[in-house]
Amino acid sequence: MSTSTARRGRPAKGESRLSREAIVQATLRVIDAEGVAAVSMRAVGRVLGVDAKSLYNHVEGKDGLLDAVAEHLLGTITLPEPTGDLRADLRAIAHAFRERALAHPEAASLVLTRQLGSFEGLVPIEAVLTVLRAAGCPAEEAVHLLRALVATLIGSLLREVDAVPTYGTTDVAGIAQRQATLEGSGLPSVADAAPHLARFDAAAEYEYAVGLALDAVVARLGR
Amino acid sequence: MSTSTARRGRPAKGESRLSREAIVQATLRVIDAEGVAAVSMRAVGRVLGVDAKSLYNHVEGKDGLLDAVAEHLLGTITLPEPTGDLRADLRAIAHAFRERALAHPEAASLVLTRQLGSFEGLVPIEAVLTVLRAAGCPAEEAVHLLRALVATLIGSLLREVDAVPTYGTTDVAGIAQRQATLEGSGLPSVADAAPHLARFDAAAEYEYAVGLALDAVVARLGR
DNA sequence: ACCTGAACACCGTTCAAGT
DNA sequence: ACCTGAACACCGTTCAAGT
Repeated sequence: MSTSTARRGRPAKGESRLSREAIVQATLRVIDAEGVAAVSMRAVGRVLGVDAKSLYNHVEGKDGLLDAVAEHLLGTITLPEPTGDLRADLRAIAHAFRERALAHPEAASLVLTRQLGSFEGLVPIEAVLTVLRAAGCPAEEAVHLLRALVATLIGSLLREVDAVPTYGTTDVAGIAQRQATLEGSGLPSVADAAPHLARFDAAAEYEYAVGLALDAVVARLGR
Repeated sequence: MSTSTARRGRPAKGESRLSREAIVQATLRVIDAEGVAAVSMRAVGRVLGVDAKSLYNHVEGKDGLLDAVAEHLLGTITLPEPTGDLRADLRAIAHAFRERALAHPEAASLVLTRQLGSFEGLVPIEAVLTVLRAAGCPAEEAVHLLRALVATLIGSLLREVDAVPTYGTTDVAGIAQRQATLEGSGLPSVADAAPHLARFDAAAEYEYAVGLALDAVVARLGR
């Protein structure tokens, strides 16, 4: 009883169970269960049965860990085959992106927010550029259109991600209460539009924003 | 020397120097000097010469504090008078929003990212809706257009805010290096557009995205 | 009404020492 | 090559006790 079972150095038998991939998976488990805010080196280590400091052998600190999670998620996006129809192809990419971002809702802000310098971040960009170039768009304009499009997608999804938890689409009582607040705001146009502002159907709103942006792209490419 | 000068309870003379407003200002000073990541209750207390725990009398924890900062910034936006020209009026609002978001660059992510339930968050919304309604847009569609527009602005500014620190517009060596990386990515469209992807002029990109979105709005409102 | 001492249960990270 | 003990310098927050 007096001899401690605590060990020092690496485990005597078996290969080490730690790897970058395993660490990313463990982090995703923490995120899914308790949210990004609950991620800590200690919490991830706990999931793996390992000391927090061991993670530093595979990952560049907590920040590098969160980048790795975002890269993993974005890197596993399933992109559609282009059909040659500009509008349909861009829409399909937009939907694939939303699917990936929302696959782990608590991790979405990571995917949407982290500036990824890595290869994974370039994959969706390649897809959009390829479609635009195939439609005859010059490279320079394609880059501007790409950036405008991505901004709209990210802005939409970011709102969705932290609007939906509070804002249940079909929460009748919540809608009525928000509507009343908006009507009492003293802002005439807000009060006027209160019934519509009080509702939020995330999927429909995404569809609308994408459709609007694609209208503009199609128009600018001279149809 | 053996008697401590530490006090307990509130200061014996003068009114308390603590207030919600003073706390927000102090937080903004921390943010401007060292970034949002450096905000802590203790750091803000230090600026005010007060114990961190005193802040809890005026603010709902750290989260409430950051909300208060975002509200303060957005609440002091200067909105342009509408002229009756739909396109020009929406553009002017978009620029006022960018100015506010970038006034404290290190705090921008707060303004762009925090879901504000308060009155301050409604003020720019009122402005956009008023312009759209004046142009004859029905309330329901105005809300959809508003949301699509705001998504584009937020997505654009969010990228700008964390792209610009690394990405100096005129950093010739940096541009060349990024271009080389993109060309070596193995992604043909990315490689092809590398000279344009390697550059980023934030103001011009914002202008482009806003222009594209406004084209779509004008088209949808039937000119 | 407002501020603080004491206290609790956490953090990220470094580095030398182990195997 | 990889893991950990010891250690450092931090966190947010509660609550009772002071004035």
